[in-house]
Amino acid sequence: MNNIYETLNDMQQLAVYHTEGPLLILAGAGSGKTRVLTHRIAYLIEEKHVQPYNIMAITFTNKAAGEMRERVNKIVGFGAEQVWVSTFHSACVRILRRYIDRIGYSNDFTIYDTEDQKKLLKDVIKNLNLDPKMYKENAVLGKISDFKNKLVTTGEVAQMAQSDFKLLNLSKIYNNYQEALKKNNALDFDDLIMKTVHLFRKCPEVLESYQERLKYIMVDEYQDTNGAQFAFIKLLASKYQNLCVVGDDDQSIYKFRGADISNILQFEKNFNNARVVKLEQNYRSTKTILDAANEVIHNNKGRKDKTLWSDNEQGEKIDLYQAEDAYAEADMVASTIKENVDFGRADYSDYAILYRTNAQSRALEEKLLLRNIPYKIIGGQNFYQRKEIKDVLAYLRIICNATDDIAVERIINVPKRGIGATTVTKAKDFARAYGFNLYESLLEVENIPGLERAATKVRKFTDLIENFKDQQQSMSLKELVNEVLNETGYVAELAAENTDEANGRIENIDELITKVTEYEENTDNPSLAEFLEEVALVSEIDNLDEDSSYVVLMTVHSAKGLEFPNVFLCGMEDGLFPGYMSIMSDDPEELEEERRLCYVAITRAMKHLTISYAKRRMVRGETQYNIISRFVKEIPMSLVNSKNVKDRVAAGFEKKPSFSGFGGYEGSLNHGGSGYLGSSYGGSRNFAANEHKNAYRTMAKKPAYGNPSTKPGFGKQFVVTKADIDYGVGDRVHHTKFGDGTVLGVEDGPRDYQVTVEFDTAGQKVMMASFAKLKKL
DNA sequence: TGGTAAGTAACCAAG
DNA sequence: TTACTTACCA
Repeated sequence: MNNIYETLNDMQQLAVYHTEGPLLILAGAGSGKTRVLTHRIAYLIEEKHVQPYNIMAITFTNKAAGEMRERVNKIVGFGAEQVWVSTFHSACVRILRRYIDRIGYSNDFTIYDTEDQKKLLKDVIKNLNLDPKMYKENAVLGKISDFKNKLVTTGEVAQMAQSDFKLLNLSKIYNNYQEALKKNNALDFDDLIMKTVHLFRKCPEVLESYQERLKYIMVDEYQDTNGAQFAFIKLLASKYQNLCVVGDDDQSIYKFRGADISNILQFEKNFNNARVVKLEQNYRSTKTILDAANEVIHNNKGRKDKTLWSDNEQGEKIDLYQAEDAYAEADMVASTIKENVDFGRADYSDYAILYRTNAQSRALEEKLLLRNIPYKIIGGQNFYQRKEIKDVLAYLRIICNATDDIAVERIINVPKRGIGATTVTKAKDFARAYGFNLYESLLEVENIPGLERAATKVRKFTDLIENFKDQQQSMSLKELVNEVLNETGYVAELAAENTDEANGRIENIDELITKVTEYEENTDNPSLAEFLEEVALVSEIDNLDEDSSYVVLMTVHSAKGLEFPNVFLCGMEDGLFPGYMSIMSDDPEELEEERRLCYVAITRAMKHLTISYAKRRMVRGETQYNIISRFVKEIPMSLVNSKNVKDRVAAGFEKKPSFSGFGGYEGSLNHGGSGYLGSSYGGSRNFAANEHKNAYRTMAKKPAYGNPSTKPGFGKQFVVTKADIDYGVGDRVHHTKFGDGTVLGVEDGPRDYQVTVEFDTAGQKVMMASFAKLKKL
């Protein structure tokens, strides 16, 4: 037997070798579960001679799927690309594209995101003559999502409602919302799962074909699956029962969006003869960090008891930092990172800044910008949710699926063509009266009463769209997008504005064109529909590139599954983390979920953790005074180093209470000193820090609009674009800071080229091509 | 119809 | 603080 499996510990091996029948792997944070999964796949293929085609692995994000695929490829080599690695959503879309017509939908359906859902829902509520104050979109959408995640149908809600007035109305809304989706030939995110389950239930032959194909199924992050996902898995696995799920009940943090922790807690009940393997050895963090995490999570009542342990070194204490306000906190973070990088103790990519809410990123961003620290914010607004991108995509959506009313309404008057709200309302009323789609009724404008005057304008619009549809066949996607941009005058309108904002939007549109081109080049049979689908399913975290030298900022939720040498955990205040709602809630489970979230946050850190909190903080325009988080108090003081940090900072503050740079404590926080430099991640990043500062200078100056530091990418399908270099060994090049030099070497890395240059004055430097922006002379 | 000013509700986490 | 809706006028 090949000995790659002997590098695994006993428990890990047990999990790998148990291939037949249900298996639950309770994998603590950092216990090497991804390694187990990839080795397990390899073992199935190599030792059990299972066809790669018969294996499915479901991950939480596209990024995780891509990484898993990469790692399996590395171990197995030939044939591994046939393993179906995907997220729940992507897997379901793929199935539905093929078979959804069997449950009465059309196979070219559109996927609606939250914004689209809201618009649709708004119309539904209005048409039912219900008070929008009583039925707020967000709340209703949440309810509908709950229903779908539990596979509750519209009919069942109506039945449940009985004489409950509010629930009865809710059931009407739900019902009409579903009908509206269907009419628009659209599915929302939750539908993707629910409809697949419906399909399986209604068409046993379809289910069986997938059961036959997917004989071995693995599910990662099982603690965060919801009822619909459970049903999906259960159906698929019911024939061969070769289901392996991996999860950690302590890391269940998505209850708010329907995750059902009982899926993991009841696994042994749901699947007979299930084998359970616990992975409790942590390979990621220092003992200090792990002890802190264990202490915190032990305060939770409803959990499977287990204690992570580690052979790693004790490591440094956790730094605890109290700041006056969010800006001071941010400045501490920025200056600490800057100092450690400047002194060569770490690379920017060794740092992650985690927080509870996205709103906290603003202050941090500001301070990082101030110090020219390259960063990337994950979360907040996705590239594909930007207005201009959604506008362009709306045109593409209509070309693809003209029944998509939401898309039509979005751009019917963008750019301005004099078709106002009243016109649209009349057209919509007409459409509703005759059972048309909005676009269909627009094609009949001349027959819509009251729209005589607007008819010419509307006709021009439909001609435009019809023209695009005709041209679509004879054009590449890229050409089509350009055609849309030109014919609509979208970019021209922005260009005329000539504001920073408008220019930022144009840049984003250029970026979209790049994406389209990349997609077209990297796909065998590119189609508009498939492109739109991929775009709909990318998540923010998919764009994270660990190999690039920048600091990442994200919520603790986004950080799930990731690890970083150094972690800053900011805003550890009661009211913020744990959040106000969870403190006030009658349900103690809410606080426990927050604690699990805190556990996730702490266990992201490998070498060093810094926790900070602010005495006062601006929330929605008013100042809040919070006390230190109860979770921080659960960490034993012996693991924490707070005194020196606090004192020096306090001293720094007395002099300069404003937000601008306090030099007071600069140089005082030297955590992560020599302690870890020699370790695995320290030595490999030997390029000088200054290059990055320089390379990012241009970036940092740009406005936050169309944030240049948030370069979006696609999920698995796309290789991260390498810098486009036009120079080679021996060429003379110019660098903005170091001047002219000669290229000594160009090394092709997985994500970027590493270029070695001998500068005439500055000496020899090694840099990443995409950052160095070298110009050939 | 479209632009502006004033008013108000909202942020907790995400595919 | 900000993003979005409502009210009013050119």
